[in-house]
Amino acid sequence: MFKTLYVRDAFQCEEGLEVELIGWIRSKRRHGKLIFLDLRDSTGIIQVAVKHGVADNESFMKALDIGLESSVKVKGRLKKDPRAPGGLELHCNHLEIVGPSLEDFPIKKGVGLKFLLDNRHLHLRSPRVAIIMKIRATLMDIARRWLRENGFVEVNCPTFITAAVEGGATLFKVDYFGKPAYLTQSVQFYQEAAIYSLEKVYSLQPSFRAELSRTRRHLTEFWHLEVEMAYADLYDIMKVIEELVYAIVNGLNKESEREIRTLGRELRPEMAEPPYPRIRYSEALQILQSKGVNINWGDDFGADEERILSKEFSKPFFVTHYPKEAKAFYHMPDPSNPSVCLNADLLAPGGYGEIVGGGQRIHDYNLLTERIRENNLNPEEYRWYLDLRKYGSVPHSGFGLGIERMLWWLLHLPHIRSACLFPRTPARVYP
RNA sequence: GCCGCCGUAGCUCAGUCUGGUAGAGCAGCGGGCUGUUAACCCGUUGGUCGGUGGUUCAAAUCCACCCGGCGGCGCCA
Repeated sequence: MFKTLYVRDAFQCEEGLEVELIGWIRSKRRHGKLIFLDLRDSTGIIQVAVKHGVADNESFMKALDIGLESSVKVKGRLKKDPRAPGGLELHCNHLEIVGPSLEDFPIKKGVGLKFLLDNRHLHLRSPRVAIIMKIRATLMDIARRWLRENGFVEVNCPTFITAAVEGGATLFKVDYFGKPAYLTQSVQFYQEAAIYSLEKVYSLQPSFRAELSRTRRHLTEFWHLEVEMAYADLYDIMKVIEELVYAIVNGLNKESEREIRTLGRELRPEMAEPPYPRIRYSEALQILQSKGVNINWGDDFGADEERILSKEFSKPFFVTHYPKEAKAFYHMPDPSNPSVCLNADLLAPGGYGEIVGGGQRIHDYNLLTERIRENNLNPEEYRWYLDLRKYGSVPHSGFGLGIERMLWWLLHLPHIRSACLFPRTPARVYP
């Protein structure tokens, strides 16, 4: 049963070679005494021609009746034929059913979006989903490699937490042996603890947001790449962000070129080559006002504003120095202008919006306490977080990058859902 | 949470404005076909029109409420 030959390998074989392939029947076309089967496996699709007289009679009868998505083992000779997709087909002389389809496969031509999502467990057999998942795996692998090569240590942080990372964001509440607990929406605070041991850390794990955000760029559960770095200021961390993003784009272009091309996309690494344009919030405001947008100092940028701004750039770009009221309490105020903070959001060009959010954190105990109070939060609930500033506190910075957002942008996916095997949105927690 | 759209056969939809006993394509099932490309040809089964209530001689159609979904906003990655 051990599988040694994959569909992709078959296309490299010499014509006339007798081979055995195992896979699933993606489609079937019957022409009386000739049956075409499209055999799919994890590497590709090959057409199998089952001809009466070439295949043994029992195999032919099985092929006649076989249901779509049945698993089969087929033996036969490889034959070049310009009429076959890919120019090669298998002339079957024997067919065995490994696992039949007990009912009609529900996913047929013409099914709609809702039906596909309700049947995601079956839909993910489609080659397009498989390709996106391969690219996703490669993206994560490239990011891990780059971080490791640059001295970052991967840490794994808890999913159950007791308090919010940011005051306003919505947390999923869970019952923790009768006590309230929440699902993490960011591991930032835990990483801030870890830098006092490991200095440069990162994690790659899910974050949860209980926001009723019905847009094509939101999930309730998403994979979050977060980085935290001791002795790093805003400019140090922006350098890390742009080099990491470039490493991902450049790496995917090399390692996933075939998959990306199959999706009809092309990555041009020079479009993500550092340095990225850096504009301050105040400059962004001027750009928007010059375009006739009615926006005043202190207002946060909405989706419309981000879209307008992103049209001004062909590369990802940073927006920095937001008014402190627009950002969470832990952001470091700019010493030369304390009304703004040392934060950096990375926005993708083309209206794809925020991919990375981060900046420098407050490392002074008294200042952090003050900012917590100013945000009407209770310092007692942030006791361990404040504790970090009591013992050898150092300047530090970090950021979070959304894996699915990155894929959405780079692959121009219609919806961020397409970047997940089983997407979780406000309306969907099944299958 | 706010705004808009949608819900009719297994699937994709028409029919709703202008009320009058439910339609198409695909899938399925039966038959045919040795070069298809999610094949094609002939025949055929299949419906609690999202739910509840109301108006009416009569409701898929008009009204109210509810449920579910999609998209956008806010929020964010």
